[in-house]
Amino acid sequence: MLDKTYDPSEIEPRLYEGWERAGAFACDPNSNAAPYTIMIPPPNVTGSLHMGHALTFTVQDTLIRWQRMKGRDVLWQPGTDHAGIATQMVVERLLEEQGTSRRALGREEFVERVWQWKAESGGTITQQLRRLGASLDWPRERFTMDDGLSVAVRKVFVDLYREGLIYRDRRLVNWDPKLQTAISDLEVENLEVKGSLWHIRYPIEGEPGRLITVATTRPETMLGDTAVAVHPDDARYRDLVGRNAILPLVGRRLPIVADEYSDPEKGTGAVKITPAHDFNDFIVGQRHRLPMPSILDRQARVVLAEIDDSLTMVDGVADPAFVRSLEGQDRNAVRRAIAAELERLGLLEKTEPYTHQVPHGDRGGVPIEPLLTTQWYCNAEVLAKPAIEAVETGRTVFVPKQWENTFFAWMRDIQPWCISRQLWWGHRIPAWYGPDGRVFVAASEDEAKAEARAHYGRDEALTQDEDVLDTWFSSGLWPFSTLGWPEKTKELARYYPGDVLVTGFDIIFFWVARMMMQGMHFMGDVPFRTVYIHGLVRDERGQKMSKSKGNIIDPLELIGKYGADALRFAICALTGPGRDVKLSASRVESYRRFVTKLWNAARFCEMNGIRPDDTFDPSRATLPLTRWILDALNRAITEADAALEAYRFDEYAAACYRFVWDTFCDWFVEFAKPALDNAEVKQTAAYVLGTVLRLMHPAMPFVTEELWDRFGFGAPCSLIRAPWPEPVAVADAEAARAELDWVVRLISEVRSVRTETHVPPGTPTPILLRDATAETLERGGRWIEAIRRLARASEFAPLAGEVPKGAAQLVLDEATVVLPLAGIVDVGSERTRLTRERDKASGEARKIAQKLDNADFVRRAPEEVVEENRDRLAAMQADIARLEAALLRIG
RNA sequence: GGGCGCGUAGCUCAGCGGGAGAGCACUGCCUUGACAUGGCAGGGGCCACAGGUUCAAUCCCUGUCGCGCCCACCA
Repeated sequence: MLDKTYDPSEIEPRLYEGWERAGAFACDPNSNAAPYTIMIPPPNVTGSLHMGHALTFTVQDTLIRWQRMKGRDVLWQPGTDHAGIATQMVVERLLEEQGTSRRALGREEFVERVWQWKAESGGTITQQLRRLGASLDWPRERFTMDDGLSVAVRKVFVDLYREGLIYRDRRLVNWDPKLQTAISDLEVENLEVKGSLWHIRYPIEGEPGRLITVATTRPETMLGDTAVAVHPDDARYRDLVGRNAILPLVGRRLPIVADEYSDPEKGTGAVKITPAHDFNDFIVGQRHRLPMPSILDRQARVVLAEIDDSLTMVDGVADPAFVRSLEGQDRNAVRRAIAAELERLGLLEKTEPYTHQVPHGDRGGVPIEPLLTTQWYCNAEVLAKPAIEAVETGRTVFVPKQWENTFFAWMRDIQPWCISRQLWWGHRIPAWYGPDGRVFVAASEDEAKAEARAHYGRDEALTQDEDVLDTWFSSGLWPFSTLGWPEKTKELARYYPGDVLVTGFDIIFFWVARMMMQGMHFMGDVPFRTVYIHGLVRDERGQKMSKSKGNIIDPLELIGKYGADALRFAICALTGPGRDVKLSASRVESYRRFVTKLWNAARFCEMNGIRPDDTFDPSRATLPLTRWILDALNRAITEADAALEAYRFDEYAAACYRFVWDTFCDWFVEFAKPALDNAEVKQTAAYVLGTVLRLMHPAMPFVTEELWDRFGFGAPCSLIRAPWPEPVAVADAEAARAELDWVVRLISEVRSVRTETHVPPGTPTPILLRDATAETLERGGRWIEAIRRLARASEFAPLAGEVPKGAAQLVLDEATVVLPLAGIVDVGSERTRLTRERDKASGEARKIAQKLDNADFVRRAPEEVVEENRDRLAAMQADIARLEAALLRIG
């Protein structure tokens, strides 16, 4: 006997273990079935399950379970990402607590510690994914720094280097002074900052008293100024072009150059040029062959080494001693000191409050500093071309399609990808340097040595590049590196390309684009045929979830409270195309009620001896009731399958919900109650239950499997691989639908009238039909038990004689249903009700009549639309006439 | 500055050329043997605004307003 309530906390872990132990999640490379592959977006090894994960993995697991039931040989490839910066930060924080540090340990020891940490704590998220019910093929779990994957990374690096697509370059990078590494453009986040705009006066050389004022938000970088730029057409400054300004504090001579970069509308129209500390200034500097002194070090502290020799004393303007006092100070302190000094010298014209966007590192959270460094770059422009083409030609499609534009926009204007990072945790760059600085790029140190020997003619000591690769460089290989590439494995041949990639739009650039580029380049084919992009999870007010806002909902908490099924179903139900998912605990709670409803429907079946029966053939059902429910089930199956096919998880959920709750529980079970002695009804109920369990399994794997097992629809833990439901042939479905539709309408209408005329709920009343056809009366006779129970009828019969005084009346098709309730029914309410019904119908009829009176409508609208309106008008008018008659009778 | 998305019931959203829908919330009634995590019934909407196309517009087009996001810029 099923318990009265369903308790997921005990059942879910047990079932998951059962599946996993049975190998139910495993793909079968030797299978004859068509493969279906989804590559998990590998979560950071530091991660713990958040709502975004819950969304993306619920969607993936739903697809995977659906396809598995459809008989495909599914591979859902699990794994985690080494997440260079994130992981290094976590372990560094840990070391700090232990009173030591990365630098104190040294590189080798530190990396060893990270591996240790990974062994101990890196499995958190994979355990949490199990609680969500994710049916990943765990024995195939990979980590982006596994040996095999590292081989792939090195091969890719070496190949691209040899093709000239990876190279070293000295240029400005986004430097994170907190993490002390370069980061890519994508890892930069613009934040609004309330700062100041300083207007600084630069004296003109050889013209005492004349000044040119520049406006800047970063006075501290002026130490590195090497020019002042004005627009060539700017009349205010035309005579100054070609002359020099004197850089305050430093005393350096700055050429005043004409450059279109300068915008006369902005600031003062004259802009200071600091090529080593600003991306635009860097370009201007290149154009005018300006020196590019760096005045900030890797921690954004002032260093004077590159400007020392240009420090000059200029009375009242420049003071090398002051500048030297800034050495080693942080950029923020220097900003204040410089502003104060300029103020003192009378060179600060004004300071305005100024709100502007400042680029910050998205990990470290501090403003990034453009720094001139040598880094490794990947020529993404070349790699992007085949990837763009693959999407243009539809070899990979995005769902929803509009995301293709986002993809194109970025890919068509892609910048060189800085792939080196100044970290210790990650794939170390396979490049070694000889004593003369010559670089040898090779898959291993031995190979590099061999190359060096060939080059130098003898053994030379080589030193490996200190940097590691951007994490996304290795995750970009995920779709094939996990399958054994560069080995030609059976899995690689079978499961590449994948069928669908599921992810959020926020990583289209980071990851999807890189997989497309690297997949096209190294596999010669797209990594996946479909990219399904889901929205972001937000709180119920539509706010992004964040720690600082304190609006984070923890999926594990929800699973603990409501069960994984409820959470998963809520996610499906809320996941519309191109929409963010606004989730609240109350939504999950309401779907927990749905789980309970299903559970109790099953409990009803169990209590009434409804059991699986393999001998039952639904296509041979004979009763209107069984044909009706089987037909409705057919439609639910068709809708659900089409919805999943179209990635409409919301529609899939809705189709399940409506069928189970509205059709099966609210009507079928009620109709079946008086007919439980009928074998066909019971067999049908069992069949429908079993089918519903299969239909809902992808979204609600646990409760469905539990019921499947308990009822013995199959062996324990077998629903996961049970066949996906298909519609069955139902004879005379149309007639069954018409009949049950009539019964439902009769019962609903009678209930409605009873409530509105204040008939006490417990009081049975006769249901008498006026003007009913013989067919209608027979039909009612067939359903007399249901009508008795559900419409509280004491009898169902044709009306003999006139409608009695004080009766309630309602119009149902050709018949007028009379409830003779003299003394019980509230006549006043009944008159009001009938009048309202009549007026509603008249209003509707008037609108239709107007339409039909319009000659243009009749002439130009499609015939069937005109016909439909004529029919509706006729039906409406008949109803009105019957309602009028009923009103007359009531007096 | 460029682009994308969204404004439909109190809330969250579906619908998308011919009769305004769902869930939750709300109101009233009902502890009937599956389920009160339930049942039955009910109220609630110039489908953001203004034009246009059309026989017909919540739906298509244009514009306006509002909200959100992405990219670029960021003196």
